[in-house]
Amino acid sequence: MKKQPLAANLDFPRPYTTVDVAIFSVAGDALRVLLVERSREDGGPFAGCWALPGGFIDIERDADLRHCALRKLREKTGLAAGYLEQLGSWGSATRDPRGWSATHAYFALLPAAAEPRAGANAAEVCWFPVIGKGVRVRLAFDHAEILAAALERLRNKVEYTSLPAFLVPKEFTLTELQRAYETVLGRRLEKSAFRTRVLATRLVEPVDKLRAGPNRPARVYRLSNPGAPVFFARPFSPRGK
Amino acid sequence: MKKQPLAANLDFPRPYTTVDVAIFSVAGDALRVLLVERSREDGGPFAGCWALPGGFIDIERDADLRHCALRKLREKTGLAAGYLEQLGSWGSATRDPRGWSATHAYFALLPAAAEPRAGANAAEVCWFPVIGKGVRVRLAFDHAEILAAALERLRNKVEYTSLPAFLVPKEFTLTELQRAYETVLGRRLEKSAFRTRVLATRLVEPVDKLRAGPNRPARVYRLSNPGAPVFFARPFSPRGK
DNA sequence: TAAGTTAGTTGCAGTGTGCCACTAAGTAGC
DNA sequence: GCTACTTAGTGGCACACTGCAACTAACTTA
Repeated sequence: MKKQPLAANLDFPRPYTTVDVAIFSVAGDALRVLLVERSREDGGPFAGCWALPGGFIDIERDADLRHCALRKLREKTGLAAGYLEQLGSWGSATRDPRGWSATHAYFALLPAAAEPRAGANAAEVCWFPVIGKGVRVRLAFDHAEILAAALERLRNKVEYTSLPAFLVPKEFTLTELQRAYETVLGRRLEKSAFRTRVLATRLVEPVDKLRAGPNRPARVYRLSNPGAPVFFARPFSPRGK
Repeated sequence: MKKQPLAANLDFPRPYTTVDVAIFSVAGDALRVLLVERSREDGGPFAGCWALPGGFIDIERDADLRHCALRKLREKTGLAAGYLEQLGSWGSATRDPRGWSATHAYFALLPAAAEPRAGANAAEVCWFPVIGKGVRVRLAFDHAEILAAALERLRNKVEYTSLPAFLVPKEFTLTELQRAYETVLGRRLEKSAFRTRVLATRLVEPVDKLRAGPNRPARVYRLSNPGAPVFFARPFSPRGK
């Protein structure tokens, strides 16, 4: 009988459990991710290394995993998430030198206009531009792998969902929305097909405003149903080509 | 300073950590999921209740989460998984009456021919037909929710991937493969479009055999690249209609 | 008034699906 | 051997949406 005596003894060793959040936003025409610098004083691993915001679950305060992720987000940015999705979990004996650990990873999208780091110890928090499958700095733990997975999921979903709508301000023009798509995807989209798709799905509705500028003003839109992403029938470019 | 002294003291309470696996296969033209009956003797919660196979991570034996899921699969079925994918994680203060717990959920697909429960305590293990978003029995913990999520993910992915190829034997006819798709989806597909799609993506390659029967024999195929699922350019029915 | 820039529309070809009809190849019954 | 039946597999056409490209619209600046 190798079975563990479940109720009789729950004191066998448990993994460390953390929650990490990859927080994205766009600035100019670059996608960027929020990173925190790990303390050099507390004696923890990867001191001074950049990492995804996150940390241990607080059993007293966090009702569930999602609340824990929202708390991490709030602590680092002082903002409510436009969008928060569970990404997956990473757990192994070796990812943390202190012992067997598992992290529950989330990714979040913030609107461009939002000014972050409002509520937190700002010196340790910084936006890094996303280049290819990650950032230029070395990340703590397996966070580079987690970030790469987040980017892959994000870029994949952008092909057939309205996720980039969470990266633009509440009111936006269709061109601005298209730019958000292109920033995430790293490639240009066809204006005509983009507009047809967006307008056909009732994703957005016009606001009675025009965005002035040095040329023809653009109609301003907002989300018809903020909070819920829309799924399109097909990806943008039929993957084959 | 509310910060936890990370390295100084790692002894703050940690959640229980488990791994659960939703194991699917097809029998006849029904989709079914493998469940285990929880012990009535060990004093654990939900005694006698049906549950997804799973349990605590064994820090000594499991190198990482995926290995732990593979171990659960092996212990319950005696079989190697045709396909194993991480589904997500569920964690909260209330899902387990013993305290804060988090589970890492996976889902697995087994080929139809495989005879399960070979290596395990068979009396406690049983296939249940999937009806709608779950099974007819009440499940332990939040496993009904996890199973519903697994079914949603599976049915969603079937629309644009070759996942059902992991539900048929190594060699199969195109009609058999199409039946597997239809069984998971719960609706009929167009023969012509199905064959065009499958043959256009080099998902399968013909074996030099014919499947005899009381009518015209069918050509036998196998996967060109077993192990890796194929992604199609579009879902089967453009979701709008 | 002309040039430049961005907003937004229109038309057309290509691609893959949904639908339906058709042919192909075997068995079973007479 | 012929016919009926069943399943395998193919071909044609309409529809929907994308990709591409050319066009018009509206505003600013020189």
